[in-house]
Amino acid sequence: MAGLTIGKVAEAAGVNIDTLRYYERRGLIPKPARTHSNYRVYSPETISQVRFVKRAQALGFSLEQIRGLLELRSAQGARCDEVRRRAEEKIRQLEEKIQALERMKEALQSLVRACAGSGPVIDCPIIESLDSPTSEGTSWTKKNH
Amino acid sequence: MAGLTIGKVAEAAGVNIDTLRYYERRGLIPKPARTHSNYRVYSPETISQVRFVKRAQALGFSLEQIRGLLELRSAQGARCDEVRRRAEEKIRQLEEKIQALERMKEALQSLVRACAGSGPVIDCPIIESLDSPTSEGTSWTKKNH
DNA sequence: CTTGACCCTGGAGCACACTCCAGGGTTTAT
DNA sequence: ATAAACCCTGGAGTGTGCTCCAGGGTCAAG
Repeated sequence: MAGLTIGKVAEAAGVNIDTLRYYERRGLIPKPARTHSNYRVYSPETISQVRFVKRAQALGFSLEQIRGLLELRSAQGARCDEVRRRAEEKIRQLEEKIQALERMKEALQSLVRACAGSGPVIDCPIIESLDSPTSEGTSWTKKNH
Repeated sequence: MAGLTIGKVAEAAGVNIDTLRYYERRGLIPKPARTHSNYRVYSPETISQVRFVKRAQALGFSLEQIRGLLELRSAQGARCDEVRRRAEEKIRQLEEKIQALERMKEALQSLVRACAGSGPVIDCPIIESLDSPTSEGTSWTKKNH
C-alpha cells in the first residue's frame, strides 16, 4: 500500500532498516501502526525523530541519554533549563575524555622525542619505559583494573 | 608448592586472575609451565610483561597493538624506528579522536550559549536544533551510518 | 502465475577487554 | 581429617549500537 513503510523511513532518514526496529525496541521511536498483514506504517514525523537521534549521537549522547532528551522534548511542563543542564554535563564529560586523551598523547610524545629511531629495539626508550616506568617526567598513572 | 602461581602473579601485577588467563589466550603472555596437577607456574618475567601491557594500554594501545609491540620487543633484528613509527601513528589517532570530541564540545557549547535556560522546552534552541539542523553556525556533519 | 522486492519475528554475532560462574580437583593449615 | 584457600576448564555475561540471518509471509509488475 501507499503507507510509509519501514524501508522508506530507513531510506529517508539514512539508516538501516534494522536500526529502526532496534530503536523501536529501545523506546526511541514510538511503536508504529500496523497494516492488516502486520507491516509497520509510520507517521512522517518518525523520520524527524530518527534524525533527532542521529544528531544527538553526533554530539556525543548515548541512546539512553537521547531517550531522556526525547522525553523532555515531548513532556509538557518540561523546562529548557533541564535540557541545558544535560548539555552542560555532556560538555564536562567530553572535556574529561579530551583531557585523558591529551595526557596519553603527551606521554607518547615525550617518549617519541626521547627515541632516536635508529638503534635496535633493546635500547629503544619507548620499549624501555614500558618495561620499567622508572623513567623521568611522565606521570605513570597506576591503574590497577 | 613454592612456584609462582597465577594468584601471586595476579596480585603482583595488580590484575585479576582471569585477566592473566585471558592474556594467555590472546597471546600476550607466553604459556607458562604446569605442575603435575596442571597448575600454571610462571617465570617472574611474566609480571613485568603484564605491567608492560597495562602501561601500553594506558597510552591508548589496544591489546592487538600491544601484541605487536611485544613481538617487536622480543624479535632480534627489530629496529627502534618501527616502534617509533607505531607510537607516532598512535599519536595521530589520538589527535583525531581529540579533534572529533572538540568538535562535539564546540557544537554543544554554541547551543548552550544560545539557550536562555528559562522557557518551555518547545522553544529551547537545543531541542530545536536537534529537530531541524537548519540553525546557524554549527556544522552538522551528516553522518549516515 | 511466477518472480522479485519488500516485510515479519526472534535470535545470533560483532568489537573490546575483561569478569564471573559452575562444577570440578589440589594444597595448606589447623 | 577437614575446612579454607587455591587452582583448573569451558562457556556465558557485561555494555554499546547496531547488523545480519533463517525461515517464513505479502505485494506489485509483467
